Amino acid sequence: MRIGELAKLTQTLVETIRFYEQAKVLASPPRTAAGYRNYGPGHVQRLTFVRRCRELGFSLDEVRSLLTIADRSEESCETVSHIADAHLEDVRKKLRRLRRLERTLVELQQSCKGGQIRQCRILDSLMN
Amino acid sequence: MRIGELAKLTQTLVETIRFYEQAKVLASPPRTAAGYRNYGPGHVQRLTFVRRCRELGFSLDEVRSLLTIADRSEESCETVSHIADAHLEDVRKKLRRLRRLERTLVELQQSCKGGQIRQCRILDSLMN
DNA sequence: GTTCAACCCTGAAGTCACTACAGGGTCAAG
DNA sequence: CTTGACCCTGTAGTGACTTCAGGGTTGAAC
Repeated sequence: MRIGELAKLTQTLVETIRFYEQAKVLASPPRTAAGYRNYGPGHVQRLTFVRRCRELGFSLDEVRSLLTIADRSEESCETVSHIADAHLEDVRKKLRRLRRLERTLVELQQSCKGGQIRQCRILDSLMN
Repeated sequence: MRIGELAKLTQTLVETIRFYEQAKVLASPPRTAAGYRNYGPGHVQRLTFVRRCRELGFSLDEVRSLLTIADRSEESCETVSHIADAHLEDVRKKLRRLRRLERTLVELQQSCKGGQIRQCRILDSLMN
């Protein structure tokens, strides 16, 4: 398949796919006579993996090392698990703060119904 | 206080503080005779706010408008309510995304109990 | 059988939010 | 009066893309 179809299948911009090839997280595919990239199902899998990793907050460097770990499959997955653990902690911290901000914004909205905001709580919720 | 102390208090790099000033999310402080930036407690508060917002994934543009909400808390809600509403929607979108991410990371963790890659489902679950 | 949009190519530049110099000035302690 | 920690400006580098300029290819319609 051509790059446009791969892009559609993986919800990725064509430009991003070319960027990933340059960044060496996606192998260079063979080319057609006209020089068009010609992808197979293996590329879909690999790109999906990269996209999922990115969504989870892994850097391209981490993705590269995850890919090599995956290739040398006799190694322990403790490394992988550890990285995920660090991300989980970070995600939970963000969740706590966001929930607080949501509550504050709702309060702000409700106090708006009176016509004037007596006391802004946004600063408080984020500063203390 | 000087920039180094502000940096320590807010866990921010000195360079980032100067960058924020240039990016207009942090007001230019007065200077000493020698040209050193001279910060007060208000700056600590505001910088903390900016840092928290950034941690939550708000862009500097969004931070700027959040600050406007905070600053105009005495004004009529008509002008402010709309912005607050947009931010609430944004916060909820981020919350949904983060909750999904948390769930996925927990699943990944549980599928790996310190075994070997062959038995580890982390990489599998990212691939398919 | 040409024309046309939709697709593809490369290489370079732009973006965002920092981060890291280079090359210098200031200040308090010893 | 020197030393080292701190501060200044301005510029360049980073990561992960995104956009743009300037072209070539494909295939279907006229």
